[in-house]
Amino acid sequence: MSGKRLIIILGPTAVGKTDYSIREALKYGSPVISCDSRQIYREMTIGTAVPSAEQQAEVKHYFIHTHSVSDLYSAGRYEVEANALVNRLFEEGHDTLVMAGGSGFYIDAFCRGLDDFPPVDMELRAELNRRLKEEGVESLRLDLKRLDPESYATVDIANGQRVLRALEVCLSSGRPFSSFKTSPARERKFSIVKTGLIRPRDELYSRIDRRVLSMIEAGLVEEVRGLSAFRSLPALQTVGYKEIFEYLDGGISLERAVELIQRNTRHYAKRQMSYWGRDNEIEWKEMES
RNA sequence: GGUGUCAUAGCUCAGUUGGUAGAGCAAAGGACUGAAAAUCCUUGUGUCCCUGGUUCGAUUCCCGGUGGCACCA
Repeated sequence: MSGKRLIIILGPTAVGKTDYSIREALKYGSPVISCDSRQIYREMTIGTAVPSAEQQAEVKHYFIHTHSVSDLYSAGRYEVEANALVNRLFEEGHDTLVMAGGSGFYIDAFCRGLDDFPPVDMELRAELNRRLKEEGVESLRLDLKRLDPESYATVDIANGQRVLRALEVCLSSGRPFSSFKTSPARERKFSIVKTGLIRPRDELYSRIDRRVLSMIEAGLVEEVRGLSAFRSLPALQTVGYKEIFEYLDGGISLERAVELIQRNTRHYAKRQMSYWGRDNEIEWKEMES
């Protein structure tokens, strides 16, 4: 499959990836392979700014609304599913494919692959989460120090989620988490080009503010209300959903919820830009205003 | 118009018995191997409203001014 090429369009939320990727896809006769950890859930539409029906009619989109929030999706699953799809599309004759999305970790999982960690029992994770909540990180940290000193020295020890992850792998496999982190980057049988879209900060922020208002107009509150049964699932730990749940609980006003969504989306955009900051494979492209 | 009160970081405010100041939020920077829109870490130089006075030294005390607020007319 030499000569095959995959273009990845990435960038912070609200920068304009959807429109740009559709134009690119039309140019190459490619579908758009979405790489978005939230648009993948079919129950989430308004709050995740999923491409419109018109846009999806214009170009076929993959990994939009393909899974349920009650599935436990992950970067590892995305790596497997997206690579299977991409390889199939190349075999069917495509020379250039377009991928687009804002989930940096998913993009990396797709491009380089994750190591083969053993599956983790969900009951074990639940138990560790309970300990994390009741006893604090320190408790898990001590276990990790004992079972896997190397991870203890390298993972962010202040980050409960990371400590828990390392520990759950140790406990369920009987081997140190660090001992799995050895594989070299996976071979991909196609070349990858990364295009990063960027805008001046103030312009990006005002686009975010406006988009949040239009989500409210489009019925975000009703969408979130309909998902209350799933509220505690990882998929619903999402900007735009957390805040509306709080409003529906009566904890904050709708106006305040909107402000918080705008602020938290700005924070998210900043984290995205920070994530890609050191990736020198990305060719950055300033968007026209 | 009179009296009182307040004026300090982008915002809300604390504080300096006179030695040029610090919290929360906002903001900025960063980390990231199956929860990643998650999770975690770091970062505080501002004519202390303006003019003048007292003082070795005023953001702090005093006179005046300006603006906000409250009460009285």
